[in-house]
Amino acid sequence: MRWSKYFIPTLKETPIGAEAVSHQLSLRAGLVHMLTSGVYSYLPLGLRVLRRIENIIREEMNAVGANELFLPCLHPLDLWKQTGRDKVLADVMITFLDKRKRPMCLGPTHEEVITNLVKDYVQSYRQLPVVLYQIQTKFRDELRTRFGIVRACEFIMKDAYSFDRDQIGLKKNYDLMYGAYKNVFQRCGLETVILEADSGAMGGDVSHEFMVPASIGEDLIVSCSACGYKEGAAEEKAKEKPCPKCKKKKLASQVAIELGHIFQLGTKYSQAQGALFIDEDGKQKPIIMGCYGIGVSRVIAAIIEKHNDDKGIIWPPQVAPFDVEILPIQGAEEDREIRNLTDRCDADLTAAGLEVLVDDREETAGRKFNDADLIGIPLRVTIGRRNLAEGKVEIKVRSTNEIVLVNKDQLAQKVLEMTKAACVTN
RNA sequence: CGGGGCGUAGCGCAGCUGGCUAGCGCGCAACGUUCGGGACGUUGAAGUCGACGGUUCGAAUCCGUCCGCCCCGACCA
Repeated sequence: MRWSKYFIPTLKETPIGAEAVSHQLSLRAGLVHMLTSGVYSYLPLGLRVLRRIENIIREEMNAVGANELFLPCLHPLDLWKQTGRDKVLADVMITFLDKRKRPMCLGPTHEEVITNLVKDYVQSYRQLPVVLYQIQTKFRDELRTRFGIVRACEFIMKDAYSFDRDQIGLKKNYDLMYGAYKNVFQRCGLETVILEADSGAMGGDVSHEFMVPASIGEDLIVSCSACGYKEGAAEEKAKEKPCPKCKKKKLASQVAIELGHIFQLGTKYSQAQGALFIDEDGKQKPIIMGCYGIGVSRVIAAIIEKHNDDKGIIWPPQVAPFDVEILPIQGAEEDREIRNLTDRCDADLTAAGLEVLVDDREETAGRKFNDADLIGIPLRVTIGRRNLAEGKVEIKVRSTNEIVLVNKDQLAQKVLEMTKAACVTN
């Protein structure tokens, strides 16, 4: 991909109003654009990151037997009345009357819709278990948005739902999801703290939150340095208390971003909506459900929050919008060698399956270097006269600042090696 | 929804105790010189000063109302 033909509107200065690092960098690196508070467009670079994260999620979901589908955003409010959640979620639901005067809403979540769907198709225990998921836009009319895409009114979520005939089946699927979630966040370059949590408006008994401690966040984790005890605190005061487990030390607190939440729902929705099946014993029973969410757009913010320096973003290789950026430096003279080498390297790496960005803009070297640091592609190949005079090309690792000089004939091969090594390490 | 901050060109800002043609930096366009860490010169384009109302001979500037954005809190799968 040629930068000159791609839409990467980087900003030199930090836009007013952006205080969180991830918010600043997502705007400056040309990942997202704000339409209004809590409503963001994803620009080409941001969309690439989003797609890579989505694909990691898809791989992990598919690996535990979940099937992808796609549910509507537009819901009749009557459906929500069946569970009473039209009232429970009234504060965040965007509701309106359509042209036929029917009360409608934009889906803030999809338990009702998926239960309605499964109810129509599943009648027998022989059809269970079923695990379905989607990656889709959710709408929540947040009174207070926060930190750019961390808390938005329109955001992208992966939501999965499991349907089982009994508690044992639910537990099994829940554990599978738990493991899949660990993999997803690990592959995204994030270290998560997993906590048992309240089920809140979702209902159900058991639930776990996947949190990433960061310098911003809406949740508070308190932990004990003596015994490792951790919990999510509902209030600031919790940290002043001694550890409830070992009683030795006071708890230390840390804000965190909640990226995932999984729930054992039980029969709350199936009961209310009549999603029943005939079990082996001939009796009619409500399907046992679980639900599993990941704030996909929020994952982007968390990754930036954890992977940056004063110059910009440092993408973990697995989620980077491109694998390598080639940066040819324009010489005063028309330099055919630089151009040819750039084209060849681009072609070879693309053929080998890498996503390659070539900064072919007619800009000074300094500007290209700064933009490269800002958008944070893992590897940067600089092709310029200085090193080329000795037949060498420079490869720089964004995360470590390590610089490798290679023979120009071994360039593509070396980049491939380094890319592979980086992905294995992470 | 309570508290605080902000709103002037695409971006970042100055001007604001009322006064002349609204300015600076970046960016943008053209030409020339540059070219390994945000180069330089010359010329140029770009503004409902967030909106509406009021005070006044005169409002970006003072007063009122509203709108928008950000932060803290409350709230929140």
